[in-house]
Amino acid sequence: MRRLFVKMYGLVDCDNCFVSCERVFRPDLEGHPVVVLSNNDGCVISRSREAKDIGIRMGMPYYQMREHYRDKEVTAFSSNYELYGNMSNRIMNILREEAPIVMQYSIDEAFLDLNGMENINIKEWGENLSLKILKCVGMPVSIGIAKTKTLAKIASEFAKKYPGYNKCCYIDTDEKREKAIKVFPIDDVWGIGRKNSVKMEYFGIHTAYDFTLKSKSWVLKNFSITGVRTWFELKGYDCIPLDSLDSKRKSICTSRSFPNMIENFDDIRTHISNFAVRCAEKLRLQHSVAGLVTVFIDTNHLRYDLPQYGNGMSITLHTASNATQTIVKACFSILCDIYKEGYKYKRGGVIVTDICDECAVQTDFADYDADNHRKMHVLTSTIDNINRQNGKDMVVLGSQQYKGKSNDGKNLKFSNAVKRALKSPNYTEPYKFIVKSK
DNA sequence: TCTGGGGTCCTAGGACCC
DNA sequence: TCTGGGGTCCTAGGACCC
Repeated sequence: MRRLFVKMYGLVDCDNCFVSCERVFRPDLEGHPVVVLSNNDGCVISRSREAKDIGIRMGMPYYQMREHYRDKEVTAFSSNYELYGNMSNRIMNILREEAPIVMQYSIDEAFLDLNGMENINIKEWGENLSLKILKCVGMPVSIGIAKTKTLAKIASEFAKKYPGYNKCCYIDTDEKREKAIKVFPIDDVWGIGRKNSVKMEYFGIHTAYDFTLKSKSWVLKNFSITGVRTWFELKGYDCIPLDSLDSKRKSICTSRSFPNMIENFDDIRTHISNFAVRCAEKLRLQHSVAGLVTVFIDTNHLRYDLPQYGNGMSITLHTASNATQTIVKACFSILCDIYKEGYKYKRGGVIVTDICDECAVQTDFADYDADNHRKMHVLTSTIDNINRQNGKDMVVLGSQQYKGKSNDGKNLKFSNAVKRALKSPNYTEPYKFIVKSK
């Protein structure tokens, strides 16, 4: 009998990713409520099962959580992105060994295209994959496998929620699909956010199945083309191509809240300089250049008692670039235009857009100076190499230096410009030997 | 006192052109 | 000069994701 092959997608999702990363090196915290905080220890961005169970909400401000759960002994960590990035890379490497095509979707999720695996027992394969990741990296992952990415997402939620699935839920028949979407709340479906959930409620749609009962034209009218895509996917028709999730960034943004409010122009300039340097690095990493540079600054919108001001402006570069100096210079020029004295600034950022491949740069004849361009290229790649080999920020621009003092009177490095009071050690970093010459 | 950061896509509306 | 209509491009804002 000829078997009709149906393409399957897998979704591998780390369970409480950041908390699980921390617990790999702190097994004593297993079974206890643990949270990881955003930059500047602002709010909760990852929670262990136990933390969710006692009611700690995602995005809850840390100071409120501390106050509210004083008697619960919750362990909190500042975010340690070096550690999480490293753990994520290890997991992605295992996935690439095991699956034909891997598409990393975020730091803690990846889609797999399982084309060509139709002759093996997929459910068993998924269970073994989850076990391998747990054994090799220490990260618990839940795997969902189905005909579309939206259904694979739903399957992974089942794998996460019900131990009976043994960490892998496989929706391989239409009966299973229907059974799954009949109990799956519409607001938990990938692509249905808060606003659309309210609309769904209004229309009396409670489960993913309820939604699939509506007509295509009705969905188009009320939820636009993105709603129609989700509707198709829930019915089992694959319509979100995998490569649509894997392209070079079309915009790159580096922005932060400052640990304190800042009035001084020079201090803001230091932060903006650092953001600009990061943006240029991210551009070079994906071999792109940007044609448009935007800078924005804002006061603290939660401080109603203080005067508010926010502004952002853009500059088109004569020649699209990824050179640190070019982007920093453009940012300074914008900052001079948007900065106003007399306000306490809390947040700022740099965005680069109009991104294209670095080998396809459109040069502006009036401006283009080949020799200068070449020198700039040599300088930035030399700095990149030094920083890659000797550690991040080994060589920096003068304008990146944060001119502050720490409590013990030492000069602060600019990297201290984000508060991470509860950060764990960088466990996965190789130990550095420092050789001192006499 | 303390409230994250980094992306994508879609739509509506305005400007402009023919 | 007047008026109408259709197409395209750009931008801001909104919705979504992790």
